[in-house]
Amino acid sequence: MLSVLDALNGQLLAAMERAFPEASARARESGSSPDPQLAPASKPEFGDFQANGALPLAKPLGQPPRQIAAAIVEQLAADPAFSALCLEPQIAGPGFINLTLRPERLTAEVAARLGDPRLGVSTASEEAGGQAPAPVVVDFSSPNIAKEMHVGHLRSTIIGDCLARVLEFRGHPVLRLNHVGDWGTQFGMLITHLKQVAPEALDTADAVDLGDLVAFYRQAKARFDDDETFQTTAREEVVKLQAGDPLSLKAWGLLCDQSRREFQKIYDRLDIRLSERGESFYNPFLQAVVDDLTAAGLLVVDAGAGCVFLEGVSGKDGQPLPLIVQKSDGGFNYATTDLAAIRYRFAPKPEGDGAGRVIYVTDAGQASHFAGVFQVARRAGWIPEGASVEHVPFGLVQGEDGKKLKTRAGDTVRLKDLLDEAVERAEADLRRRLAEEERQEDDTFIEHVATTVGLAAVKYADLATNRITNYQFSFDRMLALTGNTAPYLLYAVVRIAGIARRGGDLEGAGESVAGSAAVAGGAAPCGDLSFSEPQEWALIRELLKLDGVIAEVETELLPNRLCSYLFELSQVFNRFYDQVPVLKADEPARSSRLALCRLTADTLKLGLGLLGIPTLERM
RNA sequence: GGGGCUGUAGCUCAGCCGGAUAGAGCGACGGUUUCCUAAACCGUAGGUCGUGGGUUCGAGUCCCGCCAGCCCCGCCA
Repeated sequence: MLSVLDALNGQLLAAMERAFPEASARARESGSSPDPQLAPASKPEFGDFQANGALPLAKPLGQPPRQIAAAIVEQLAADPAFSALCLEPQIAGPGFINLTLRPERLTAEVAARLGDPRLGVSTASEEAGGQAPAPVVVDFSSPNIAKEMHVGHLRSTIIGDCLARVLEFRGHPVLRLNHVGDWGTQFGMLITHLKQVAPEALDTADAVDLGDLVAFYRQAKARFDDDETFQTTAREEVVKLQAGDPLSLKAWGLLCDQSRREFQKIYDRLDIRLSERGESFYNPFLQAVVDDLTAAGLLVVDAGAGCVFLEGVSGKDGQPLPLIVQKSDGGFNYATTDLAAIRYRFAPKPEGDGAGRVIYVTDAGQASHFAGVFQVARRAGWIPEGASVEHVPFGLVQGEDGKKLKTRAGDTVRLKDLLDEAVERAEADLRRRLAEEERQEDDTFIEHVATTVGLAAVKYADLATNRITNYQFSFDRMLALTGNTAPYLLYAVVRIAGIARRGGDLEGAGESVAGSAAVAGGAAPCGDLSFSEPQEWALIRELLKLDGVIAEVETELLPNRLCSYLFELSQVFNRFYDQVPVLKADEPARSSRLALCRLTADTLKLGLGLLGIPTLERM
């Protein structure tokens, strides 16, 4: 209902201008404009919207706020466009103006959505007047080569995918980049170690399996930490690799291939599409980063290392903190790579990605690192005017004890194991339920439902809390059939599918009216759609919020807003389902209610789809 | 020492640009099934929004101090 909101805002603004022309003129002179403070109503009994703009005017105008509200309302009432949208405004409390949309207006909005595959959500190019929007880079997941994906990659992968889906749906060209760790010191360590203990892994594909590789990596890391000779050799190995030594490159390629195939299994399972573009991709551009920074006069050599000193960030002794872009041994580090990536992503095509927005979905612990990198990139002039670069931080995954999630043995939890357990628990729960209800289902059905529910639960639980806070992981809570969980939402969709199976023609419902409503411009009564029950209106009002919610997620990058919306929609639908008969109702209520069912199912499917969650017909 | 994030009901969490009596879910307690899947619905109880100041018509929300927890702070990513 963003278009309605927009129209109302304009009408309110005009009404305020007419009611208080002098004050408005004064406000305009001082650079500001009067603000109607239009917002969705905080409670259903206040109507659809509330305008709080009268209150702040009380002091400058020297009038009681209710009197100001009354003057605005009087002007509103004189506006025929407003009267076509809303019932008579109500003044409440200290001076709030409560607005309620005309029921026929809501019905028309419903009819319009029934005929619209996008359910009323516009695209970015429509809003930009047909101009193609610049690409958005979403940098997420980013596991390390030669390691397995673990719980630390869970949130970035799920949140990043969801944000990418929302941006894509809104019509942005999205580059989903997997910035895998495939280039740093770690490779020097691993290759050096493998040369000594398992040289076959360096020239034969799959000579050792990934689990062993992970063990080798751990050993290499341990040696690196307390053996100076090994450390030196490993550093030399990195230099060789980065210089393009054929043997090192071959070994590196084999290791990457092997890891890549393992990552892909997880991504396939979670239905996540990613373009791999690891750190190594930026290797050819690292020197240019340092050169650019030198040319810009930003680079300072301090204790042998190439640094850019950060503005507004001081460490101990109040000295500015450096961002090191070239190590004293001449090598580059992750800050260099991150800078090269920013430089490349914002650079115009074909030398770069030509991005207008770059977002990094990484844990909150990297906030200061990114703040530093962004600052340097900005000072170096790599971020064009009007473009934005954003860190999208998220908190730790904690166990139910409130500490960082670990296995019982104290190890990092592998992502594969975590997903397996979710599906196993979902399956056990489903089998128990089927036995209790004496239902017979074949194994294909059970496996499909368990997989869908289990993975949906993991995704939804992660997305449903505000990402900035730490997130307490609990199989029991996420798989619960009640409350704000994936199973609850999936069940709402299943209920609607049930109505269709029992003879409700969802596809046809509302189709005939959709066309006529569009022709009538939505102002006239809409064909056969007819609503009377409060549960119907509540559902309609909820359904019409979709476009606003998606717009909000697009700017705020907070998937939990979408989750809350879908949960509330499910609740309102369940109330409707419980209290209002559909199939047994007489016409025209029956068709109208079927149309609401269809729109609810479409909305839930679309919303869950944007979360990366597929729906079920039966469960 | 410096910086960041967090602190809201017994538990897990929402709370949008500062707006009306601070909201959900779980758990607890009580109710609903000849009717579209009860994986549901209805109701009751439960709060010093960490704490002390400030800003103003109005503060969980903005500013300052303090307390607690977590994280980051020169050549790992």
